[in-house]
Amino acid sequence: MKLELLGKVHEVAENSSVGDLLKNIDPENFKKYLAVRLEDGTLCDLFAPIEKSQKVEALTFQEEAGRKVFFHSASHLMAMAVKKLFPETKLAIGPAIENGFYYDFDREEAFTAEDLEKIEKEMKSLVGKSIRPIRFTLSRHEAIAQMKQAGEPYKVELIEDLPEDEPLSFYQMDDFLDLCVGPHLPNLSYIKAFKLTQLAGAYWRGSEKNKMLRRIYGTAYPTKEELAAHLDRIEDAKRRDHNKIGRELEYFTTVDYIGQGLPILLPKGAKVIQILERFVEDEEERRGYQLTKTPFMAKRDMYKISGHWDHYRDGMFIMGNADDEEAEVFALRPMTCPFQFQVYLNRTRSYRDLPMRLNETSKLFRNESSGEMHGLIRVRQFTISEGHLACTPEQVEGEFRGCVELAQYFLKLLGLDGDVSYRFSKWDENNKDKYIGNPQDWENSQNEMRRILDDIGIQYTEAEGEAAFYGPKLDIQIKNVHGKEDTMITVQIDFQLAERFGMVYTDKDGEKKFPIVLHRTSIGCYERTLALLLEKYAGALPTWLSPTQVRVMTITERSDAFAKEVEAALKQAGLRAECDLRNEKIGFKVREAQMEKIPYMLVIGDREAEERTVTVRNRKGDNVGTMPFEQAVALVKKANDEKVID
RNA sequence: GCUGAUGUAGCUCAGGCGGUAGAGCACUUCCUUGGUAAGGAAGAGGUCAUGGGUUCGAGUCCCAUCAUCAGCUCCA
Repeated sequence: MKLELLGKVHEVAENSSVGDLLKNIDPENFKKYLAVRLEDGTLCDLFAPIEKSQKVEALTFQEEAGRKVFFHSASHLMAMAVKKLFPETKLAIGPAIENGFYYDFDREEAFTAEDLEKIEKEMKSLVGKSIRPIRFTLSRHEAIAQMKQAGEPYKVELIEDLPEDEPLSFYQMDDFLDLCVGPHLPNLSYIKAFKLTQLAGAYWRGSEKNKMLRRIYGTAYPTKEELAAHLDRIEDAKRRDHNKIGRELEYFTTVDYIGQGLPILLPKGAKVIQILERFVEDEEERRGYQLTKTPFMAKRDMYKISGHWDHYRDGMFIMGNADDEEAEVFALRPMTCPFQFQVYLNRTRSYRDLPMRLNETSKLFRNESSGEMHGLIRVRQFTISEGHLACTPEQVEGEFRGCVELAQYFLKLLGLDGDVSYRFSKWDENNKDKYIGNPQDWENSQNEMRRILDDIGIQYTEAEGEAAFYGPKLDIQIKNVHGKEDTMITVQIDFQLAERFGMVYTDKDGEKKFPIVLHRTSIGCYERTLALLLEKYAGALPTWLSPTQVRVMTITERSDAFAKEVEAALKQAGLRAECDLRNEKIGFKVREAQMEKIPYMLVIGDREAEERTVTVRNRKGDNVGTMPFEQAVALVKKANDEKVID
């Protein structure tokens, strides 16, 4: 039998393993190899016998697949420790995730921080035992019997849901047995460094209808240094958390008696959002959008037409008794669509009116469940650049493309274009109640959208069950510092609501037709976008977005008058400037401005005041130079006008 | 909504086993200093998240509520 490995073909005995081969050809690096990828892409243990000649790949911690094996074994190691310390615990599942692993357990009592320490200690002692995971397979029947005997109801449930004919693989690690497809490390002693990072609850099989299990998250590395570096990276990310720096730098705050998800935007946060809103409205006007201003609420009658009453009621704030059919009941708007449609409906429309592009800087209200709020990223009242485009079928592709281009234009300006991914969000065929319209319409609109996406040529992933209730979406996704992904921008194709609202146009042929409606945001929700910007720039927003762009500071009172003059010149140029005339040491003033992430500092002493110059420093602390003050004003003005990412 | 943690001055945190609140930084005033981070003096700041309960007495113990954080679920 021949195995091709590391670029060479080796003659080996029948059924020998890659591990055996590596021991011969690369003995000094042998311990680096964790598992094997076969020619057909399947993974197996390092010492699994290979059945036929083929090209194989030995996976190390450097490859994602190798890391996953490492994390997965670490997860089992943790489960072993838990079972040793708390034998009554029932096992659910324990997969590898992006930067570590978790295992879900069912146990009456919650684990405590002290328990985690105990578990880590037990894991250490297990690592010392040099346990070699042993794989074997059982028939479905035997497997169920085995797991029933072991008292593992979740495992039994898992097996019952697996295909009938598949033999089930198990791993024996010391006295610990687990149902598992593998592969696993050749030896648990490879797991030299690990840390249990957090405790959490998680629903069995991800459904809130099921029991909540106890989840323990952890991470593991081959060396202590790599683990320490990883933990440092996490700490670093947390320092960028908008929820921390946004409060520290006074962009926003919350008040317990106002309520969850209702942040107060402080002057700095409000300023950034104002800059963005004005900019977006102006840019959209240039691109043929018409601004609307529509009500924040409507009677229930409207939501019945739009479908919100039946499909989105839980997400709305309702005023009045919703159960009383006679009463006048209002609800705050969770979306702008039905309101903006009224603009279209204001008079008869012809194909000549299309495409009609409407935009609105819109306040929306959504009654999110209490545990879902997060800083400025997930709130109950937010402001979104929302727009609706009514167009003919021929215009859909061009208009859709225009929406995507506009979104990409804003992303690039914000410097976030490299941080997003695209998701094609489809409906869930098995959960039709969540949506309006018939399957054929959904099929058509999804195919149309996929065709356009492929035409535009953007890379995207597909996601079932993520569509809006009225149509499929292109979602532009972004991750926060904790690695949690959220939708930033969305463009949707809607073949349904026009008909519901009786929106028609007279076509060239004199026929009445329903327009296709695109729902879109261009920059997303301003609060969320601000949060992402704060995280992206660790609070040091690009000059054009900084609430304060320049601070003029003096060394002695003798230069105060000139400083005020410079400040006035900056303001005259349309820049956001302020003076720091306090009687403080200049080093202290500079440092304070740096901590506030102010982009430019203009320092003025006797010499500068006499020469009518300023010494310019940027927020990194670099001395940009001493120059006539007009030149300094022009310098900042340039950074502002060119919207440079600095 | 669920699981868990947390809540003391603007911020970061101390406050054994219940006896009416403390530090550093920040803030205010004055003095001093004056070119790259905090020199001196004085002062002001707290219904200890809120509401109940136990107790002669609660920041401390118990219960409930609210908020904040992480995760799950859900979503822009």
